[in-house]
Amino acid sequence: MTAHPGLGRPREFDLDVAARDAMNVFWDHGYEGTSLPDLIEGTGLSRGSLYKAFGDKKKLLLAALDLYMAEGLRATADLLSQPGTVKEAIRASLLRYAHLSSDEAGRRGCLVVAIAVEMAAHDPALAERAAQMFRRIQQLYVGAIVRGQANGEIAEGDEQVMARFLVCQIQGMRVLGKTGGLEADMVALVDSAMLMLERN
Amino acid sequence: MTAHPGLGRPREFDLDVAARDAMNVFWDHGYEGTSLPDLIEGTGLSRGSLYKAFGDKKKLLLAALDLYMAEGLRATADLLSQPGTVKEAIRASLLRYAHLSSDEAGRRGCLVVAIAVEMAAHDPALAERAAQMFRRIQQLYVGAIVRGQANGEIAEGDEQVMARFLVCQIQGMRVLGKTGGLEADMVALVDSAMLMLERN
DNA sequence: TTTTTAAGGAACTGATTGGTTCCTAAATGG
DNA sequence: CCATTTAGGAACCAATCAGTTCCTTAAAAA
Repeated sequence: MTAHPGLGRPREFDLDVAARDAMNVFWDHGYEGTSLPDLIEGTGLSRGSLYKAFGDKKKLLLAALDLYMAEGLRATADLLSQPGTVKEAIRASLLRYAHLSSDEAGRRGCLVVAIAVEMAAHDPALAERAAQMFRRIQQLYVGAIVRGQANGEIAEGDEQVMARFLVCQIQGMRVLGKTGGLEADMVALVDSAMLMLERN
Repeated sequence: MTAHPGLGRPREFDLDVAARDAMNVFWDHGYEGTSLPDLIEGTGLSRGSLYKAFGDKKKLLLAALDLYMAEGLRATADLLSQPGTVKEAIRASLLRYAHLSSDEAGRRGCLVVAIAVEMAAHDPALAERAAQMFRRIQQLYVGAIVRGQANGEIAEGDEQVMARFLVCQIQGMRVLGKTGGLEADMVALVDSAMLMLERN
Protein backbone atom coordinates (compact mmCIF):
# COMPACT_ATOMS: atom_id res chain seq x y z
CA MET A 1 0.00 0.00 0.00
CA THR A 2 2.93 2.27 0.69
CA ALA A 3 5.17 1.55 -2.30
CA HIS A 4 4.02 2.70 -5.69
CA PRO A 5 3.75 -0.27 -8.05
CA GLY A 6 5.35 1.79 -10.81
CA LEU A 7 2.43 1.70 -13.18
CA GLY A 8 -0.33 4.24 -13.48
CA ARG A 9 -0.68 7.65 -11.97
CA PRO A 10 1.25 7.94 -8.71
CA ARG A 11 -0.39 9.14 -5.50
CA GLU A 12 -0.16 12.92 -5.17
CA PHE A 13 -0.28 13.03 -1.38
CA ASP A 14 1.80 11.42 1.33
CA LEU A 15 0.11 8.52 3.10
CA ASP A 16 1.85 9.31 6.38
CA VAL A 17 0.90 12.96 6.22
CA ALA A 18 -2.71 12.03 5.51
CA ALA A 19 -2.71 9.52 8.36
CA ARG A 20 -1.22 12.14 10.66
CA ASP A 21 -3.85 14.69 9.68
CA ALA A 22 -6.57 12.11 10.30
CA MET A 23 -4.92 11.28 13.63
CA ASN A 24 -5.35 14.87 14.77
CA VAL A 25 -9.02 14.83 13.82
CA PHE A 26 -9.71 11.57 15.67
CA TRP A 27 -7.69 12.90 18.57
CA ASP A 28 -9.92 15.93 18.95
CA HIS A 29 -13.28 14.33 18.28
CA GLY A 30 -13.01 10.61 18.94
CA TYR A 31 -14.21 8.01 16.47
CA GLU A 32 -17.97 8.46 16.56
CA GLY A 33 -17.53 12.19 16.91
CA THR A 34 -15.51 12.35 13.70
CA SER A 35 -17.52 12.58 10.47
CA LEU A 36 -16.24 11.94 6.99
CA PRO A 37 -16.49 15.67 6.19
CA ASP A 38 -14.30 16.27 9.26
CA LEU A 39 -11.69 13.91 7.86
CA ILE A 40 -11.92 15.44 4.42
CA GLU A 41 -11.38 18.90 5.84
CA GLY A 42 -8.59 17.71 8.12
CA THR A 43 -6.66 15.90 5.43
CA GLY A 44 -7.50 18.16 2.52
CA LEU A 45 -8.33 15.06 0.49
CA SER A 46 -11.53 13.97 -1.18
CA ARG A 47 -13.79 11.12 -0.18
CA GLY A 48 -12.61 9.05 -3.10
CA SER A 49 -8.92 9.48 -2.38
CA LEU A 50 -9.39 8.69 1.29
CA TYR A 51 -11.34 5.52 0.65
CA LYS A 52 -9.01 4.39 -2.08
CA ALA A 53 -5.97 4.91 0.13
CA PHE A 54 -7.25 3.58 3.45
CA GLY A 55 -10.33 1.48 2.72
CA ASP A 56 -12.74 2.91 5.24
CA LYS A 57 -13.05 5.03 8.34
CA LYS A 58 -12.06 2.26 10.74
CA LYS A 59 -8.93 1.34 8.80
CA LEU A 60 -7.97 5.00 8.69
CA LEU A 61 -8.29 5.10 12.46
CA LEU A 62 -6.01 2.08 12.75
CA ALA A 63 -3.41 3.76 10.54
CA ALA A 64 -3.64 6.94 12.65
CA LEU A 65 -3.41 4.90 15.84
CA ASP A 66 -0.33 3.04 14.67
CA LEU A 67 1.35 6.34 13.89
CA TYR A 68 0.42 7.77 17.30
CA MET A 69 1.58 4.71 19.18
CA ALA A 70 4.88 4.47 17.33
CA GLU A 71 5.71 8.09 18.13
CA GLY A 72 4.69 7.78 21.75
CA LEU A 73 6.74 4.63 22.25
CA ARG A 74 9.74 6.20 20.60
CA ALA A 75 9.55 9.29 22.84
CA THR A 76 9.40 7.19 26.00
CA ALA A 77 12.13 4.82 24.82
CA ASP A 78 14.37 7.80 24.05
CA LEU A 79 13.91 9.33 27.47
CA LEU A 80 14.45 6.01 29.23
CA SER A 81 17.74 5.42 27.41
CA GLN A 82 19.10 8.86 28.23
CA PRO A 83 22.50 8.96 29.99
CA GLY A 84 22.52 9.47 33.77
CA THR A 85 20.94 7.43 36.50
CA VAL A 86 18.06 5.11 35.68
CA LYS A 87 15.81 6.85 38.18
CA GLU A 88 16.45 10.20 36.54
CA ALA A 89 15.54 8.68 33.20
CA ILE A 90 12.34 7.16 34.56
CA ARG A 91 11.41 10.43 36.23
CA ALA A 92 12.06 12.35 33.02
CA SER A 93 9.77 10.05 31.08
CA LEU A 94 7.06 10.37 33.72
CA LEU A 95 7.45 14.14 33.73
CA ARG A 96 6.80 14.11 30.00
CA TYR A 97 3.49 12.37 30.67
CA ALA A 98 2.81 14.85 33.47
CA HIS A 99 3.34 17.68 31.01
CA LEU A 100 1.12 15.97 28.43
CA SER A 101 -1.56 15.63 31.13
CA SER A 102 -1.56 19.30 32.12
CA ASP A 103 -3.28 22.42 30.85
CA GLU A 104 -4.15 22.43 27.15
CA ALA A 105 -2.27 19.25 26.27
CA GLY A 106 -3.97 17.53 29.18
CA ARG A 107 -7.37 18.67 28.02
CA ARG A 108 -6.64 17.22 24.61
CA GLY A 109 -5.75 13.95 26.25
CA CYS A 110 -4.33 10.75 24.79
CA LEU A 111 -5.63 9.22 21.59
CA VAL A 112 -5.04 5.67 22.79
CA VAL A 113 -6.94 6.33 26.01
CA ALA A 114 -9.75 7.99 24.09
CA ILE A 115 -10.09 5.11 21.65
CA ALA A 116 -9.73 2.48 24.38
CA VAL A 117 -12.45 4.11 26.47
CA GLU A 118 -14.76 4.73 23.54
CA MET A 119 -14.34 1.56 21.51
CA ALA A 120 -12.57 -1.25 23.37
CA ALA A 121 -15.76 -2.73 24.78
CA HIS A 122 -17.30 -3.09 21.30
CA ASP A 123 -14.28 -3.66 19.09
CA PRO A 124 -11.92 -6.48 20.08
CA ALA A 125 -9.34 -5.50 17.47
CA LEU A 126 -9.07 -1.97 18.88
CA ALA A 127 -9.03 -3.34 22.42
CA GLU A 128 -6.09 -5.52 21.49
CA ARG A 129 -4.34 -2.57 19.87
CA ALA A 130 -4.67 -0.50 23.02
CA ALA A 131 -3.66 -3.39 25.26
CA GLN A 132 -0.60 -3.86 23.09
CA MET A 133 0.33 -0.22 23.58
CA PHE A 134 0.01 -0.54 27.36
CA ARG A 135 2.09 -3.73 27.35
CA ARG A 136 4.81 -2.14 25.24
CA ILE A 137 5.11 0.89 27.49
CA GLN A 138 5.22 -1.52 30.42
CA GLN A 139 8.08 -3.44 28.83
CA LEU A 140 10.02 -0.23 28.29
CA TYR A 141 9.77 0.46 32.01
CA VAL A 142 10.57 -3.15 32.85
CA GLY A 143 13.85 -2.74 31.00
CA ALA A 144 14.70 0.42 32.91
CA ILE A 145 13.69 -1.07 36.26
CA VAL A 146 15.80 -4.18 35.72
CA ARG A 147 18.77 -1.99 34.89
CA GLY A 148 18.14 0.08 38.01
CA GLN A 149 17.83 -3.00 40.18
CA ALA A 150 21.08 -4.37 38.78
CA ASN A 151 23.05 -1.30 39.82
CA GLY A 152 21.26 -0.93 43.16
CA GLU A 153 19.35 2.23 42.27
CA ILE A 154 15.94 0.61 42.46
CA ALA A 155 14.53 -1.63 45.17
CA GLU A 156 14.11 -5.34 44.54
CA GLY A 157 10.64 -6.52 43.64
CA ASP A 158 8.57 -7.85 40.74
CA GLU A 159 9.68 -5.66 37.86
CA GLN A 160 6.52 -6.43 35.89
CA VAL A 161 4.29 -5.26 38.74
CA MET A 162 6.39 -2.16 39.31
CA ALA A 163 6.29 -1.26 35.62
CA ARG A 164 2.57 -1.96 35.38
CA PHE A 165 2.10 0.34 38.35
CA LEU A 166 3.85 3.16 36.48
CA VAL A 167 1.73 2.55 33.38
CA CYS A 168 -1.38 2.70 35.55
CA GLN A 169 -0.22 5.98 37.04
CA ILE A 170 0.39 7.38 33.56
CA GLN A 171 -3.09 6.48 32.33
CA GLY A 172 -4.56 7.96 35.51
CA MET A 173 -2.79 11.24 34.86
CA ARG A 174 -4.16 11.35 31.34
CA VAL A 175 -7.69 10.94 32.67
CA LEU A 176 -7.29 13.55 35.41
CA GLY A 177 -5.69 15.89 32.89
CA LYS A 178 -8.85 15.85 30.76
CA THR A 179 -10.52 18.18 33.24
CA GLY A 180 -7.58 20.56 33.16
CA GLY A 181 -5.04 20.11 35.94
CA LEU A 182 -2.00 22.18 36.82
CA GLU A 183 1.37 20.75 35.88
CA ALA A 184 2.60 21.19 39.45
CA ASP A 185 -0.11 18.81 40.68
CA MET A 186 0.84 16.24 38.07
CA VAL A 187 4.50 16.53 39.03
CA ALA A 188 3.51 15.81 42.62
CA LEU A 189 1.85 12.61 41.38
CA VAL A 190 5.04 11.65 39.58
CA ASP A 191 7.07 12.17 42.73
CA SER A 192 4.62 10.00 44.67
CA ALA A 193 4.93 7.25 42.08
CA MET A 194 8.74 7.49 42.11
CA LEU A 195 8.69 6.54 45.77
CA MET A 196 7.50 3.10 44.70
CA LEU A 197 10.88 2.46 43.17
CA GLU A 198 12.61 3.28 46.45
CA ARG A 199 10.82 0.82 48.62
CA ASN A 200 8.87 -2.14 47.40
CA MET B 1 -39.45 18.98 38.12
CA THR B 2 -39.34 16.17 40.65
CA ALA B 3 -42.36 16.95 42.79
CA HIS B 4 -45.76 16.71 41.17
CA PRO B 5 -47.53 20.08 41.40
CA GLY B 6 -50.77 18.32 42.29
CA LEU B 7 -52.73 19.41 39.28
CA GLY B 8 -53.09 17.56 36.01
CA ARG B 9 -52.18 14.06 35.03
CA PRO B 10 -49.31 12.73 37.11
CA ARG B 11 -46.22 11.23 35.51
CA GLU B 12 -46.64 7.50 34.94
CA PHE B 13 -42.96 6.61 35.14
CA ASP B 14 -40.30 7.18 37.76
CA LEU B 15 -37.81 9.90 36.88
CA ASP B 16 -35.01 8.11 38.73
CA VAL B 17 -35.72 4.82 37.01
CA ALA B 18 -35.74 6.55 33.63
CA ALA B 19 -32.49 8.35 34.43
CA ARG B 20 -30.96 5.07 35.56
CA ASP B 21 -32.02 3.32 32.36
CA ALA B 22 -30.56 6.16 30.34
CA MET B 23 -27.40 5.94 32.44
CA ASN B 24 -26.90 2.34 31.36
CA VAL B 25 -27.31 3.27 27.72
CA PHE B 26 -24.79 6.13 27.92
CA TRP B 27 -22.51 3.85 29.90
CA ASP B 28 -22.40 1.28 27.12
CA HIS B 29 -22.28 3.60 24.12
CA GLY B 30 -20.97 6.99 25.24
CA TYR B 31 -22.72 10.23 24.40
CA GLU B 32 -22.19 10.49 20.67
CA GLY B 33 -22.63 6.77 20.32
CA THR B 34 -26.05 6.91 21.93
CA SER B 35 -28.95 7.75 19.63
CA LEU B 36 -32.38 8.89 20.67
CA PRO B 37 -33.86 5.57 19.56
CA ASP B 38 -31.31 3.88 21.83
CA LEU B 39 -32.56 5.94 24.76
CA ILE B 40 -36.17 5.25 23.86
CA GLU B 41 -35.52 1.54 23.77
CA GLY B 42 -33.47 1.64 26.95
CA THR B 43 -36.00 3.59 28.97
CA GLY B 44 -39.16 2.21 27.37
CA LEU B 45 -40.43 5.77 27.06
CA SER B 46 -41.42 7.78 24.03
CA ARG B 47 -39.61 10.71 22.53
CA GLY B 48 -42.24 13.09 23.83
CA SER B 49 -42.10 11.84 27.40
CA LEU B 50 -38.33 11.86 27.43
CA TYR B 51 -38.06 15.41 26.16
CA LYS B 52 -40.81 16.67 28.42
CA ALA B 53 -39.17 15.11 31.46
CA PHE B 54 -35.51 15.93 30.81
CA GLY B 55 -35.42 18.66 28.19
CA ASP B 56 -32.89 17.22 25.80
CA LYS B 57 -30.22 14.57 25.34
CA LYS B 58 -27.52 16.54 27.12
CA LYS B 59 -29.67 17.26 30.16
CA LEU B 60 -30.59 13.59 30.33
CA LEU B 61 -26.90 12.75 30.36
CA LEU B 62 -26.38 15.18 33.23
CA ALA B 63 -29.19 13.54 35.20
CA ALA B 64 -27.72 10.10 34.51
CA LEU B 65 -24.27 11.32 35.47
CA ASP B 66 -25.51 12.78 38.76
CA LEU B 67 -27.11 9.46 39.61
CA TYR B 68 -23.95 7.55 38.75
CA MET B 69 -21.70 9.86 40.73
CA ALA B 70 -23.92 9.87 43.79
CA GLU B 71 -23.94 6.07 43.92
CA GLY B 72 -20.22 5.80 43.35
CA LEU B 73 -19.44 8.32 46.05
CA ARG B 74 -21.78 6.59 48.47
CA ALA B 75 -20.15 3.20 47.85
CA THR B 76 -16.67 4.55 48.47
CA ALA B 77 -17.76 6.56 51.50
CA ASP B 78 -19.39 3.46 52.97
CA LEU B 79 -16.28 1.34 52.54
CA LEU B 80 -14.03 4.05 53.95
CA SER B 81 -16.15 4.38 57.08
CA GLN B 82 -16.18 0.65 57.77
CA PRO B 83 -14.99 -0.46 61.22
CA GLY B 84 -11.43 -1.76 61.49
CA THR B 85 -8.16 -0.06 60.67
CA VAL B 86 -8.12 2.86 58.30
CA LYS B 87 -5.69 1.09 56.00
CA GLU B 88 -7.99 -1.91 55.75
CA ALA B 89 -10.84 0.43 54.84
CA ILE B 90 -8.78 2.20 52.19
CA ARG B 91 -7.61 -1.10 50.77
CA ALA B 92 -11.18 -2.40 50.67
CA SER B 93 -12.32 0.65 48.72
CA LEU B 94 -9.41 0.30 46.29
CA LEU B 95 -10.17 -3.40 45.87
CA ARG B 96 -13.68 -2.44 44.87
CA TYR B 97 -12.24 -0.31 42.09
CA ALA B 98 -9.87 -3.15 41.18
CA HIS B 99 -12.87 -5.43 40.85
CA LEU B 100 -14.75 -2.83 38.80
CA SER B 101 -11.69 -2.58 36.53
CA SER B 102 -11.40 -6.31 35.85
CA ASP B 103 -12.98 -8.70 33.38
CA GLU B 104 -16.46 -7.76 32.17
CA ALA B 105 -16.97 -4.87 34.59
CA GLY B 106 -13.58 -3.53 33.60
CA ARG B 107 -14.44 -3.74 29.93
CA ARG B 108 -17.58 -1.76 30.60
CA GLY B 109 -15.51 0.86 32.33
CA CYS B 110 -16.52 3.97 34.24
CA LEU B 111 -19.17 6.37 32.98
CA VAL B 112 -17.41 9.40 34.43
CA VAL B 113 -14.13 8.45 32.78
CA ALA B 114 -15.93 7.80 29.49
CA ILE B 115 -17.69 11.14 29.52
CA ALA B 116 -14.60 13.00 30.72
CA VAL B 117 -12.50 11.51 27.94
CA GLU B 118 -15.14 11.97 25.27
CA MET B 119 -16.57 15.36 26.15
CA ALA B 120 -14.49 17.33 28.64
CA ALA B 121 -12.40 19.06 25.99
CA HIS B 122 -15.47 20.42 24.24
CA ASP B 123 -17.96 20.86 27.06
CA PRO B 124 -16.80 22.92 30.05
CA ALA B 125 -19.89 22.05 32.09
CA LEU B 126 -19.22 18.33 31.75
CA ALA B 127 -15.53 18.87 32.42
CA GLU B 128 -16.43 20.61 35.65
CA ARG B 129 -18.82 17.79 36.58
CA ALA B 130 -16.10 15.21 36.14
CA ALA B 131 -13.52 17.33 37.95
CA GLN B 132 -16.00 17.65 40.81
CA MET B 133 -16.33 13.88 40.98
CA PHE B 134 -12.55 13.44 41.13
CA ARG B 135 -12.26 16.12 43.82
CA ARG B 136 -14.98 14.53 45.91
CA ILE B 137 -13.40 11.08 45.79
CA GLN B 138 -10.12 12.74 46.69
CA GLN B 139 -11.71 14.39 49.72
CA LEU B 140 -13.13 11.07 50.88
CA TYR B 141 -9.61 9.66 50.86
CA VAL B 142 -8.22 12.80 52.51
CA GLY B 143 -10.57 12.19 55.42
CA ALA B 144 -9.44 8.59 55.76
CA ILE B 145 -5.77 9.48 55.42
CA VAL B 146 -6.01 12.19 58.09
CA ARG B 147 -7.64 9.70 60.43
CA GLY B 148 -4.92 7.19 59.68
CA GLN B 149 -2.20 9.72 60.26
CA ALA B 150 -3.75 10.73 63.58
CA ASN B 151 -3.59 7.20 64.94
CA GLY B 152 -0.19 6.47 63.45
CA GLU B 153 -1.37 3.97 60.84
CA ILE B 154 -0.39 6.12 57.90
CA ALA B 155 2.87 7.94 57.28
CA GLU B 156 3.03 11.70 57.59
CA GLY B 157 2.87 13.67 54.39
CA ASP B 158 0.61 15.98 52.37
CA GLU B 159 -2.76 14.28 52.67
CA GLN B 160 -4.06 16.04 49.56
CA VAL B 161 -1.20 14.73 47.43
CA MET B 162 -1.54 11.24 48.88
CA ALA B 163 -5.27 11.20 48.21
CA ARG B 164 -4.85 12.60 44.72
CA PHE B 165 -2.34 9.85 44.09
CA LEU B 166 -4.92 7.23 45.00
CA VAL B 167 -7.52 8.87 42.75
CA CYS B 168 -4.99 8.85 39.91
CA GLN B 169 -4.32 5.17 40.49
CA ILE B 170 -8.06 4.46 40.44
CA GLN B 171 -8.59 6.23 37.12
CA GLY B 172 -5.56 4.43 35.71
CA MET B 173 -7.05 1.08 36.66
CA ARG B 174 -10.29 1.97 34.94
CA VAL B 175 -8.43 2.75 31.74
CA LEU B 176 -6.32 -0.41 31.85
CA GLY B 177 -9.43 -2.41 32.65
CA LYS B 178 -11.04 -1.34 29.37
CA THR B 179 -8.83 -3.77 27.51
CA GLY B 180 -9.78 -6.59 29.85
CA GLY B 181 -7.34 -7.26 32.68
CA LEU B 182 -7.31 -9.99 35.29
CA GLU B 183 -8.44 -9.06 38.76
CA ALA B 184 -5.22 -10.46 40.24
CA ASP B 185 -3.21 -7.95 38.23
CA MET B 186 -5.40 -5.10 39.43
CA VAL B 187 -5.04 -6.27 43.04
CA ALA B 188 -1.26 -6.15 42.60
CA LEU B 189 -1.65 -2.51 41.54
CA VAL B 190 -3.68 -1.81 44.65
CA ASP B 191 -0.98 -3.36 46.83
CA SER B 192 1.64 -1.23 45.11
CA ALA B 193 -0.41 1.89 45.73
CA MET B 194 -0.97 0.97 49.37
CA LEU B 195 2.78 1.12 49.92
CA MET B 196 2.52 4.85 49.41
CA LEU B 197 0.67 5.14 52.69
CA GLU B 198 3.38 3.30 54.58
CA ARG B 199 6.27 5.55 53.86
CA ASN B 200 6.09 8.93 52.27
C1' DT C 1 -69.33 16.51 36.24
C1' DT C 2 -66.44 20.02 34.57
C1' DT C 3 -62.12 22.15 34.08
C1' DT C 4 -57.33 21.96 34.07
C1' DT C 5 -53.05 20.01 33.26
C1' DA C 6 -49.85 17.09 31.46
C1' DA C 7 -48.52 12.29 29.76
C1' DG C 8 -47.71 9.55 25.82
C1' DG C 9 -47.35 8.60 21.11
C1' DA C 10 -47.19 9.32 16.18
C1' DA C 11 -45.83 11.86 12.41
C1' DC C 12 -42.65 14.83 10.49
C1' DT C 13 -38.52 18.07 9.73
C1' DG C 14 -34.23 19.45 7.72
C1' DA C 15 -29.71 18.07 8.19
C1' DT C 16 -26.18 14.83 8.21
C1' DT C 17 -24.38 10.28 8.39
C1' DG C 18 -20.95 6.62 6.30
C1' DG C 19 -20.35 4.73 2.13
C1' DT C 20 -20.61 3.88 -3.12
C1' DT C 21 -20.18 4.76 -7.86
C1' DC C 22 -19.35 7.10 -11.44
C1' DC C 23 -16.44 10.08 -14.60
C1' DT C 24 -12.64 12.82 -15.98
C1' DA C 25 -7.82 14.05 -15.73
C1' DA C 26 -3.19 12.88 -15.39
C1' DA C 27 1.01 10.44 -14.97
C1' DT C 28 3.48 6.49 -15.89
C1' DG C 29 5.81 2.41 -18.70
C1' DG C 30 6.39 0.58 -23.02
C1' DC D 1 2.74 8.47 -28.96
C1' DC D 2 -0.21 5.24 -26.91
C1' DA D 3 -2.12 2.09 -23.69
C1' DT D 4 -2.64 1.36 -18.93
C1' DT D 5 -3.61 2.49 -14.43
C1' DT D 6 -4.91 5.24 -10.87
C1' DA D 7 -5.89 9.79 -8.53
C1' DG D 8 -9.27 13.01 -7.40
C1' DG D 9 -13.68 14.89 -7.30
C1' DA D 10 -18.69 15.26 -7.89
C1' DA D 11 -23.01 13.37 -7.54
C1' DC D 12 -25.67 10.38 -5.23
C1' DC D 13 -27.42 6.72 -1.95
C1' DA D 14 -30.45 4.94 1.74
C1' DA D 15 -30.38 5.40 6.53
C1' DT D 16 -30.30 7.79 10.53
C1' DC D 17 -29.75 11.74 13.27
C1' DA D 18 -31.60 15.14 17.09
C1' DG D 19 -35.32 17.65 17.75
C1' DT D 20 -40.28 19.64 17.19
C1' DT D 21 -45.09 19.71 16.90
C1' DC D 22 -49.56 18.22 17.42
C1' DC D 23 -53.15 15.39 18.99
C1' DT D 24 -55.38 12.14 21.81
C1' DT D 25 -55.90 10.33 26.32
C1' DA D 26 -56.10 10.33 31.08
C1' DA D 27 -55.79 11.77 35.75
C1' DA D 28 -56.30 15.07 39.22
C1' DA D 29 -58.70 19.29 41.39
C1' DA D 30 -62.74 21.96 41.89
